[in-house]
Amino acid sequence: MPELPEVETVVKAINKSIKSRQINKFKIINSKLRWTISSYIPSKTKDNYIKTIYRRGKYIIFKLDIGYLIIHLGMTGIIKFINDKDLPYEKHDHFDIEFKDGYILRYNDVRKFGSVHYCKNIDNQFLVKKLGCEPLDDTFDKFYLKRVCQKKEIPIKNLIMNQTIVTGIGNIYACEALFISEIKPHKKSKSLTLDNCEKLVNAIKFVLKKSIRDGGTTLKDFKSLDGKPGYFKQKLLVYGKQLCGCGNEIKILKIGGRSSFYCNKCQK
DNA sequence: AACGGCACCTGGTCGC
DNA sequence: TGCGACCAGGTGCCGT
Repeated sequence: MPELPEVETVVKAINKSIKSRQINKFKIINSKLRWTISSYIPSKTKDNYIKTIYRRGKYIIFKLDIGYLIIHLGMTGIIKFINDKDLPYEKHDHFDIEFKDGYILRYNDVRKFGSVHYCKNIDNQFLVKKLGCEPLDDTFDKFYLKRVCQKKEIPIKNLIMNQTIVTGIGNIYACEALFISEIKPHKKSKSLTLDNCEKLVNAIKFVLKKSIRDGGTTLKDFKSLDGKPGYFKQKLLVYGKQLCGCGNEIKILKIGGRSSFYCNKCQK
């Protein structure tokens, strides 16, 4: 589900909502997620203060007094903000982070593709350490993209969705950015010119920033903490569309098993 | 080393 | 109304 803008929206909302920053307890409700929730998380996190909450790629990271708590929302992960301790659990609730003042962050995940991990050192964390550069950082520029495209036979869409190269871009924003930069999703990475790379980098930054401003994209499951959907969906140009702005029919192509929407006329 | 495809899950929708 | 097929925003891992 959530790509960078949705995760960014959730992180902002958590930062705004949480008043008490001391964890009372971490409660496991259903440990079965992408990785089984470690039974030692409750004892490791108990009474810890949360120093900061930030995003890295599609991961939400809580920096604690000692160590880090790392959450991934998978496809259908939702964080609910609850102020009633006795609110009954719902189907697919997986864990609670309960604070000293009684407020609770409750994680719910229908498809169980999400995860939560605890680690001492974030630089060694097996998932986070593999991540490539942040697309909104200055290090992600046309020269970087050109360099990583070199000699790559894979479609450019696969490349920008590869989290070890650049992190946070998923299927929706890959389609949108390729449309804006007028590049076909299945174009071979190595055939991109420096000019193509510049357009694509700019398009990625543009579409991500724009979506963050609108609170992310809601297709089906995504909601921010307050239950509000994101409004970016209304601004999608190709994803899920049937007709391009130019009047041409939008084509759908399976690339790497994912539906790729593009305009045969506008994208070269 | 690089790449394609599968697996992990649940639920919604569509056609018969 | 029921049932099977197919679809969904992610990604680690396996075989080639």
